[in-house]
Amino acid sequence: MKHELEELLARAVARLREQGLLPDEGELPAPSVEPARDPAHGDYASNLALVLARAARRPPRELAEALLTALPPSERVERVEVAGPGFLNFRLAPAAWQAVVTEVLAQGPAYGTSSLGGGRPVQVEFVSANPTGPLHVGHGRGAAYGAAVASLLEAVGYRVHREYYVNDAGRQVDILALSVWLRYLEALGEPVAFPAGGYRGGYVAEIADALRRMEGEALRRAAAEVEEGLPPDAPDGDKEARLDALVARGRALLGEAAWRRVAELAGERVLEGIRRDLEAFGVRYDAWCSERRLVEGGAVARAVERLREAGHAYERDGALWFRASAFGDEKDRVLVRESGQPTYFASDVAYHLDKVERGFERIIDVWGADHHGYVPRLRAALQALGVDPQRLEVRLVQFAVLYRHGRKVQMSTRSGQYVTLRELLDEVGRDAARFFYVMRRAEQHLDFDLDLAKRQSADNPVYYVQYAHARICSVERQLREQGLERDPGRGERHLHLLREGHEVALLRLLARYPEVVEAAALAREPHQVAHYLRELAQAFHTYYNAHTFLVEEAGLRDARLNLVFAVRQVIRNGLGLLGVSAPEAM
RNA sequence: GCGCCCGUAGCUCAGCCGGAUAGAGCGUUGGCCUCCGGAGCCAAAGGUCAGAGGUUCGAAUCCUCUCGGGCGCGCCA
Repeated sequence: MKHELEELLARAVARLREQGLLPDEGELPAPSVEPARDPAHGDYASNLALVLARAARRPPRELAEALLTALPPSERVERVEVAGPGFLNFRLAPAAWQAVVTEVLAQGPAYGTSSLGGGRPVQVEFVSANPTGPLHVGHGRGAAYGAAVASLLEAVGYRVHREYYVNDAGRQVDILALSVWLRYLEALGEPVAFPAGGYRGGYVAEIADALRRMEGEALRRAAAEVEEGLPPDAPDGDKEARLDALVARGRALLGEAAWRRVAELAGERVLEGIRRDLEAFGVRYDAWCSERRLVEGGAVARAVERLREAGHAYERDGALWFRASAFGDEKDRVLVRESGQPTYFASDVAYHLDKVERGFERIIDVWGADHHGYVPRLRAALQALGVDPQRLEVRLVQFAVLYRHGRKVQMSTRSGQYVTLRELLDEVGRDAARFFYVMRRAEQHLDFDLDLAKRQSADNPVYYVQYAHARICSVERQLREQGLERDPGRGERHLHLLREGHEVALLRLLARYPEVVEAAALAREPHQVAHYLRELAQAFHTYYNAHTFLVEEAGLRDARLNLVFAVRQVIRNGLGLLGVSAPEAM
């Protein structure tokens, strides 16, 4: 609807240009039409005349009149008028609104989708948490947001590839392996003081049990032997140095092969848990990309080499640096450490280069907001490699703070004191979690009220929307119980009877849905869909309370049923985009 | 110290590529069930859009500064 009006305006502009009322050369702003906020302003309004006033060097109102005259007639538009400082207000013919019901029912699940993206490939990488422990509620937000953005892009016609980057190379994995091995030794009666920087979660001990079942006592070493001559742990010493020394000692005592077995077991177990949690959360991926594969396959070395060949890398203090400061970053960054080990940054450059080479025109990364300082260096690297840095789009997601009984739930990753995504799912359920996570703009801090998420009442927006859906299903059941026959064709022929204020409000909302999906997809803002659904549900509940659908008169009854079934379809489609179910009964 | 994000009703937030009287939910107060599910509906009260300048015909929206909150400034990931 919106686009049709914009098309009419574009033709009016073209005509005015022919008449010399508008400058013939140069780009003019594209006409834009918005749903009118105030019903007194009609159904849609355009500020085109105000926007063009300067270029045309004419008063906005005069220009608006000219546009009005030049506007081609349309049977869907009942009236257009100039108002206020120069707005064009459109009032649509009632039939234009009523037709949306038939459109929704005909398109079904496809209503709201479009081909805007033209099948262009887009990659969305999200969550990508280190496989060193279970996902927590912070990752949950990234998961819900990333999945919703991916669905939205798919809905508007992009070919979307969902990917999880697994940081399985690097020091963190060794620390996990170490933590598991120490728990294993402990269980065998060789207690080594657990390092301050080790992973303490219960899952570590579980993996240690598995290790014992697989390896028996083969990896047992005397505690004294493990600790002998190591630097002190925090608070007296440096906990990082202690960790590195423990890892080195473990490697030496077990041998590289055995150490790798421990590390792989631990990494796989944790990743398996992450996969299961995401699955339960309704989040699916097309690919899981392993950092270790990039390193071992030489992709990282190649990326580093390309930077060096392009003259953007140099050696200093025994390390290899990338000249990031030449590409807008605040300082240069290390690619290869003094030790010869590539940094995380180096593999990330390789990974993003790989994304580009795989042909993704647009690369969307969803990161925790604490990584924001990392964006400029990655962009810098892409630019240095001759890739347009605009192709990389980083979406930052702020943390979620849980509230229980009105109090903040304290969390700290370090001590392992955090609420896992799994626990959240067990407590509030998948639907409430998914919806709550995307209710707010991603870059806004989220206060997650656990009590509200569990509440089964109108205060809870998830239930409120789902209830509207279930209620419509209930109407359908009621229809059968009353022995009434529904005839959709008869409903379609009687859509002109839908003239009540509540009905018109619903029609307008239904017509707006595709615009909401499009706007939400382009802005990467699933919260727009959540807000829209609440609005739609409210309009439905209001209608439900004000009018009976199952009336005697068959024509009106079927028209109303067509309307509410269209509402049901849109609720289902919208909830689907957010990963929330649409129950038939509650 | 530098950089990024944020500050809108008692609370949680929309609105932010400038546009017509600043919206919603919760909470508060008062109403609505012989009627398709009351997990619902209706109504009222509630605002110096953090503050100060600037740009503009027009600023919650753009720019500058100040104040307040969060995050980041590793050869960690």
